[in-house]
This record gives sequence, C-alpha cells and structure tokens, in this order.
Amino acid sequence: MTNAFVRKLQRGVELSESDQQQLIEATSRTQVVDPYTILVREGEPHHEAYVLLSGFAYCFKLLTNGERQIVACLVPGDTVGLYGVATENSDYTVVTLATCTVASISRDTIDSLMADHPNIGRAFWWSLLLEKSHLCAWLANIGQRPAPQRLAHLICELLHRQQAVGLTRSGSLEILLTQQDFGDILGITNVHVCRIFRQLRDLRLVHCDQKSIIVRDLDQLMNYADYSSALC
Amino acid sequence: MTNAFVRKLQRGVELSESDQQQLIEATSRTQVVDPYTILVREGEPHHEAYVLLSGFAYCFKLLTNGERQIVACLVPGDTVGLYGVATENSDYTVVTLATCTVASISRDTIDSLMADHPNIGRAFWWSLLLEKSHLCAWLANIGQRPAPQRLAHLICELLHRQQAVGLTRSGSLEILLTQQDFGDILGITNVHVCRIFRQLRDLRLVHCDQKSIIVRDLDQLMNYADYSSALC
DNA sequence: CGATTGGTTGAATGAGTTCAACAAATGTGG
DNA sequence: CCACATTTGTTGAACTCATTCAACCAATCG
Repeated sequence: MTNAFVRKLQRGVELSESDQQQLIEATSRTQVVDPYTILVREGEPHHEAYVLLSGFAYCFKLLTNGERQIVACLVPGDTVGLYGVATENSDYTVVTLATCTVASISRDTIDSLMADHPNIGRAFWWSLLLEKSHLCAWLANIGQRPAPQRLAHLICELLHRQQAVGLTRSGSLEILLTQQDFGDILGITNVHVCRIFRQLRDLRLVHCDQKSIIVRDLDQLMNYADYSSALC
Repeated sequence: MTNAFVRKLQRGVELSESDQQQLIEATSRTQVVDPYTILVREGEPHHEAYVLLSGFAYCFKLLTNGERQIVACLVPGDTVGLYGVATENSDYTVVTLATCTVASISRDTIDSLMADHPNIGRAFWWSLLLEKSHLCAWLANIGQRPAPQRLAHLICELLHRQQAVGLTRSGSLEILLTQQDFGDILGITNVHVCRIFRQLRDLRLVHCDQKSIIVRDLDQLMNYADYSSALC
C-alpha cells in the first residue's frame, strides 16, 4: 500500500512501514474534483491542507493590473497549504486543470503526525524546502534566461516531474496548460509563447502533437535550456 | 535581553521568556564578518546555519551563461540555511555586503530547540513560510510588472523590511546594492536600472542621495508599485 | 450547426539591450 | 597628498526582443 504522497516524501526522507501507514491513513479522506475547480482562493484562509493524489493543478497570484503570475505547478504527491493551515490567508489561488483526486488533512492531523513521527516531520520540512528551491529556480529562469531557453527549461521541468511520479516513461508530455498559461508562468505573452514554440520545433528540440509535447532528445533539450535535474 | 533574530520570530509567533532565552543562547556564538565575504557557496554543503544579527547580505544563483539571479536580500534577523543544514548542498551563494555580525547554529542545536520548544519550532516554520511568500512575491514582480513598477516595488520592500527591524524611521534607505545588483534582482540590465531610477526621480517618487534612496511619500510609491505590506 | 476557446501569423510599435564613451567617486601606492 | 587605476553611474544611438492589435484558422462544445 502506497500513494503518490508517500512516494514523494520518500524521495526526501526514508520512512518506516509505520510512518507510511500513518500517511496513507491521513490521506484517506479523498474527493474527486472536476477540472477548473478552485481549491484555495488567494486572500482567504483555508482550514485544511490538501494533497494532490492524481491529476494536475497550478497556483497563481493576481496583480491589481490584471496580470497573473503562476507560481507553481502541482503533480501527484504535491501538497497545498500543508504548512500554513489555518494560520494565515493563502497568498495564492490554487486551481485544478484536470480531474483530480484530492485528500484533505486537518490541522490536528498534521500536528500529531509531526509530533509523533519525527521522520514525517523531517519529510515535511524537506518537502517545503523543495518548494523553496523550485521557486528559486523559477526566479532564475524568468529573470535571466531568454524566452526560448525559458520555455525549454519549463518543459524539462514538467517532463522531469511527470517522470518522477511515473506519469510518463517516454519523452511525451501530456499538456493541459494553454499558451496563455505558459505565458503566465514565464512572464511573456501568449502570442510570444506561440512563436517560441515554433522556434523550438524548428530547432527539432520538441515536437508538438495536439495535446502533448514530445521531446525526442531530452539531453539535447536540457543542454539547450541549461536545466539541471537535481530537484524533483 | 533580545536580539534581531528573536524580534523577527516574535513577529510570527509569540515566544515565552524561556523560549527567548533559549534563542539568545543559541545565537551567542557570533563573529564579525567583513563586507563581500562568502558565507555559503552554491553547490557546497554547509554544516552550520547562520543568523544575521546585523549588517546586510544577499543570496544568488549563477547560471551557466554567466548570468546571476539574486534570490533574496537578508536583513538582521534573517537566517541562512536554518532548515537544510547538512542535509544537502546549498542551492545558492550567500555573500555579505556590509560588515555583519553573524551567529552560527549547529544542526544539533536546531534539532533540540525544535524538539524541546514547540513554539520555537512553530516560529521556524513561520519563518520558512515567510521566505516562500517572499519568493512568490518576487516571482510576480519580475514576471508581470513593467520595469519602473518592478524597481519601485523592490524599493518599497527594502524600506519596509529595514523599518521592520528598526534600521530606519524616516523614508531614507541606506543603499549598499549597486545598479548591477538591482539589475540582477529585477532581471534587467544595469543600464536600464539607471534609466528607471531616473524615471522614478522625474516622477518625484524617490530622491537619490549618494548612498541612499529617499522616499518622500511612501503611500504614493506603494500605490505606484502595487505594493502590499502584508509580509515582513 | 453556430458559438466559443485556443492557436497561428503579420505588421507596427514599444520596451529593454547592447555597445561605446565619458563622468564621478573611490581606492591605492608612491 | 597627489596621481593613477578601478569601480560605479550616466547618457546616446542603434538594434533586438517582445508586445500589441488584428485577422484568421482549427478544434471543441453546446
């Protein structure tokens, strides 16, 4: 018995059978959520944490000028508000893009998990640190890379993370993000995303099917994008 | 008895006299560090955490194309590697910009502080969450705001954080960052930073002394930059 | 089937970079 | 204390990358 959450945490900290069992139980209260459902709304408090067990979602901040910055993509195993539950308002909105299985965990459950199982506490720490690392990597990507490399880097990351949770073996990446979404991740317009995609296609770095991106030579793309696969 | 670290944590979690005492003791092993000293080097493990008690520092990542992204500025009370000590390699370099007083904390001390004092553990959590929030805010700033607002937003944040630790009461902000540094924070060139500074001066939003930025009307600047002072 | 959403392309515009030159400030050794 | 070198800031002109706005296409969905 395992699930995406346990598998993710185990990449950071080794968990005993008992620890794993506790985590499975803690994430047993699940619900299936439609695409385009808002799980958490920016500025509002949320009283439970969520664990994404299947599906795909992302987090974004809205600016008063109407612009939107997507600050994270969530794949199975990732959490929402695991750390700040009930303490403050969320600083971003979380919305599903696919049909998702979502487990809810109460504040009390989190507290007792951490208090009674030191390794689970460590795993939670690790997971939060990983999120921080991801944000730093995105910051460097948006701040310093030219647009084609920026997009290539994002594709590497999405592919890498989908592979890490066993969603794809090949270089094919099912894609639920629109070009507008890509733009709101990368800080460019949807029109420019389209043009950059064309460049990457012309360079034979990726091939775009209707609903998926196919990476023929991942090493080549990683090299092009200056992507290092340390994080996952 | 108190110090910048305790004052910072208390903004997030109320700490008992005893908790405060523990934290003071834990940060009593201090050293004075010259400007432009590297505290932590990207890619290398570090076996102690650091707390900045006075001075100023920043963290950056280097890309293989030679570009640099500054991912955080540290003011007194801020920590370096408090969470990932000895577990993994640092994902960024930390360098001082001023003469700094830096306390070192060992992994064991951190462990026992958290194990024996639940509120200290909570305060550490809060502090890490705050860092994450900051990164999200920077991401939105770099990704979605035009350069003038981007710089204005950064000035608001720096001023706000200096005020929060009692380094300035007025709207004057001692500035140790070069225009190159500003560029590496904001994802623009140093030349453009210079031009944007001029724009902000022309708009009478800031006034630049030799070594400081003077904000006459902070509300006006905050409004211009779409800055919300929630974080600190 | 029309209506809507998302992707594609072109032309004009604008924001930001590049490169180069110079000014101002700071530091250093004699 | 001066002369020189170095670093940081400033400005202009040409250029490039990305945006804007518009039109159109393709796919999907009632």
